[in-house]
Amino acid sequence: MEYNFTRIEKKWQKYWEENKTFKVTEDPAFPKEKRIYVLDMFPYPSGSGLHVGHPEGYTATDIVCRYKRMRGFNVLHPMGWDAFGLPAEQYAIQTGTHPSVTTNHNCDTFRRQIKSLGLSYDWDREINTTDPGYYKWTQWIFIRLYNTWFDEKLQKGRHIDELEIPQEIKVKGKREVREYRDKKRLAYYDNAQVWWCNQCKIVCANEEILNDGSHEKCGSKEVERRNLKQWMLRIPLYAERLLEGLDDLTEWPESVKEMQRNWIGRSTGADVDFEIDGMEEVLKVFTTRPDTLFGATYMVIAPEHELVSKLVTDEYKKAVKDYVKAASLKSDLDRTDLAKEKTGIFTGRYAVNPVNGEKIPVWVADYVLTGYGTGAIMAVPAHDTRDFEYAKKFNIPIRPIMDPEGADEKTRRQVLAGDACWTEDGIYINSADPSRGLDINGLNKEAGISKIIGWLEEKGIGEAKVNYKLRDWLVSRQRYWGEPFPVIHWEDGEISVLDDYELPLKLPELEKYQPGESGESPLANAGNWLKVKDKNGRTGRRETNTMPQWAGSCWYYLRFIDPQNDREPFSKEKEKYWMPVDLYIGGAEHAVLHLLYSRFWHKVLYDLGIVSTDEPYTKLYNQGMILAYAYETKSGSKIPSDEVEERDGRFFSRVTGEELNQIVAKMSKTLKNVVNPDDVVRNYGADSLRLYEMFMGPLEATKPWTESGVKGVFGFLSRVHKFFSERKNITEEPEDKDTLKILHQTIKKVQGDIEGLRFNTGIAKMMEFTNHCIRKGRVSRDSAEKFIICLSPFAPHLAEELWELHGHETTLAFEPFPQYDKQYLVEDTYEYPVSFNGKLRFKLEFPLDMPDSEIENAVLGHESARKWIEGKQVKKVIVVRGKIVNVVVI
RNA sequence: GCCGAAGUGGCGGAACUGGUAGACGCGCUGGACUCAAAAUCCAGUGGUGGCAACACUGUGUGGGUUCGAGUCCCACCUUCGGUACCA
Repeated sequence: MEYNFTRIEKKWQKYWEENKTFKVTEDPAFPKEKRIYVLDMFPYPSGSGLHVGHPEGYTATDIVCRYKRMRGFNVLHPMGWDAFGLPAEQYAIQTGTHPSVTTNHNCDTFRRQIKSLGLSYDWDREINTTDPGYYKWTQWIFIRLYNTWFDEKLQKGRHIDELEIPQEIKVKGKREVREYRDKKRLAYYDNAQVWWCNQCKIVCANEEILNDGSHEKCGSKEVERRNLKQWMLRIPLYAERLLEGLDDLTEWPESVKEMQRNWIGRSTGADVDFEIDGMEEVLKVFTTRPDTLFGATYMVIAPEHELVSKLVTDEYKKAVKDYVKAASLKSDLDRTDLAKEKTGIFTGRYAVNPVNGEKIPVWVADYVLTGYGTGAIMAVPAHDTRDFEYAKKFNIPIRPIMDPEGADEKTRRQVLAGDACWTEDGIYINSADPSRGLDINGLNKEAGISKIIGWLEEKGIGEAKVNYKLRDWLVSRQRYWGEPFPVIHWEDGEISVLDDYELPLKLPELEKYQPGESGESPLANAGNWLKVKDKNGRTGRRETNTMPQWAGSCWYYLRFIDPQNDREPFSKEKEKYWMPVDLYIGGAEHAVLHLLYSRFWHKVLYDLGIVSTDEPYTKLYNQGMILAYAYETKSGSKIPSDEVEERDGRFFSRVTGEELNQIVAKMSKTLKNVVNPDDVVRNYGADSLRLYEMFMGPLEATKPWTESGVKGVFGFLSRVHKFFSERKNITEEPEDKDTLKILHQTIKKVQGDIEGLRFNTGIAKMMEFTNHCIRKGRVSRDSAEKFIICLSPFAPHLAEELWELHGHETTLAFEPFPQYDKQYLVEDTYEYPVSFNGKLRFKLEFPLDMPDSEIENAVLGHESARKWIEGKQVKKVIVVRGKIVNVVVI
């Protein structure tokens, strides 16, 4: 019988859909440990349709889900669309088509394509972030963020009504109370230095600006800094919780956790106040090395620091002003490009070193950043590489205050002479001022730091401080196609959020989607939508910014739990039933941002009692990227694949005849190496596509697509179909011992590999089993059916078809997964590899229960051994039961 | 520079806590079927030497630990991903 995969796949997809095979309910009959929530990172439905990279993760989770169902689990496995985003809006600007039209069209394409892969989603739970029924709750969560403050003592978010207002604020009046609260809210509206992309006419988050100074989304380098009123979230308040939480995420990849730790960037040190000589001002710095205060020989403040203009003396005014101006025009790219050569300028002013009263010059330099710490540093060139470089360049004194420990003599001499920088531990020298009661000479770093901090705190000029790299999160965008903020700006300057009953605040229909030149969102053109009036006649204007794409994806896993609920984002009972997500699979590119933002929102919701778990995702796994072969000339220029010709395993340009190198690259339109899943499904079937993606290599690895690889697994499935569908191959007689052995090995392997997400080796084992059966030409009905069940999570259509051919009338989706039986796996004998001095020479078969000493005698007495022992002395014989025999001869 | 991941046949990749390196698949070679091709099936396939049995060699490089190292330790090289003066 022909393997008509198209007919088979259509038939079973229809069956699953009509019977709602994979619809799931919160059935109380399943105890908590028999429920599993398996989630894919939902896609952005782009206009170009599904990419072969998408089905990789989707197939992996699908296999786990199908397997778990057969293990008696209640499985939540949903899919949806992260559908807000720029492309639909840009298309609207060009053509006037409403973004929702484009979006729906793209979703339809994605849905059709995903359905053609036979993934066992519960489609009744499909969600779409652009659906007002969905974004109503995104707005609802924003209101919660706005109404939450972070209690540092309890390390917990609490409702703003629970914020105690200090008496001295209360007496000042309503306005001051409001301001006090606004300063505490997790969401706030304020001026922010933001990146502005001139091409997109949009504010971008810091992280959307790439290293080369271009905007991630559009590639344009026309980005600049602007000061604009924006919505921000105080995520740094949760830094400690987000950091500590990582330790409990034992089923997350260490690499992802490490990246998040670095991103959060916790560092401990102290804030220290420096008085400015001849002024009332105090310059506060953050340092991780307060112990090196005696080595501070100058200070640096960032060009954007508010004290710059106050500090600078008349003599230096012009030069400093010019420098600050120049720095402001530099993009971060320029600043880092010039990293090798630091720039800066003296302000004419001196600060007083609190540990010894010494006057040290204050400089302005752009290697100090405004956004980190206090935007000012004390510079200790002898013990900080950046300061060292700078001091060298500007001839600032370098004063060593630490005798290097563990350094070689040469380095030590250089350090002590101020010719080298030492950042490691050592013993303090020159670090005492008896008149101030401070002496750390002779101590090492750890002791020095704590002693100095103690001294600073006692004197009231400094305190221990923890700093994070993590910054406030900018959450507004000047776009139409995003969630509108449920916010009103009143004429008197008050800001208020909508009441829950007013949600969703729907996007208004617009005539044009062009952003305003001034940087205003297209919503500024929304006419009546903008205008509001309260019951006292006060007028207000709606917020015209919208939320970024992160917003919808920050909490979608919660909506899947109860997607049609219109009274609440999800029911508490259902949330308790399913959460947390047991397995979350997606691309590594979301290692930091999406996962960090999402964890942040989740923790806030947890603090407010809205969700029952502290963390959203128990196990995280990153799938690797699927790449494709591409070709380049010897000089490195890329050649589109359709201009390449293969001859004898070498590659040539059809145009120039030049020999080309085969490389592995991302699929791209310009390289013409994009593989379309639709084509693969049409030519080989969804089961082949699924199986190939899993067989290519480890799930987390980056690997190149090859057509011949698909053909390989297609051949396997064809052989499976042919062999197991032919009645003459299936016997009713008892199974042979050797077949039972490989069958049970296969069951064991497949089971273990699904649980460990190592699909490639499980598939290899199933191939071995099939090859074995074909070679034998017969297999028992029982073995065949067990094998079909093993195969079914991977190639569900074919498995269902074979299951039916074997006389079953219902889906195999809930058939119990076979148990492997140890008795078929244990061996009586083992073929021992016998090696001499570690080199394998021959093999001998012995019973597994044969004692070591007998094996030893048998080996040494064997005629094959004679050759290797002759003329030598047997020093030792190592027998590892069931593994190896090694004879040591000299 | 720093952080992370990884280097195994012609290619994708196997190898459990140190115990037969190269499972499985692709490709290639030979054979069967065919007028022929495709498809399919059978056999072989790390390299070198040999008619062969077999021997030598072989997991990025150089050392080390061990009876035994792809696996552990030290140093280095290369590739990929992330990040950018974080005080």
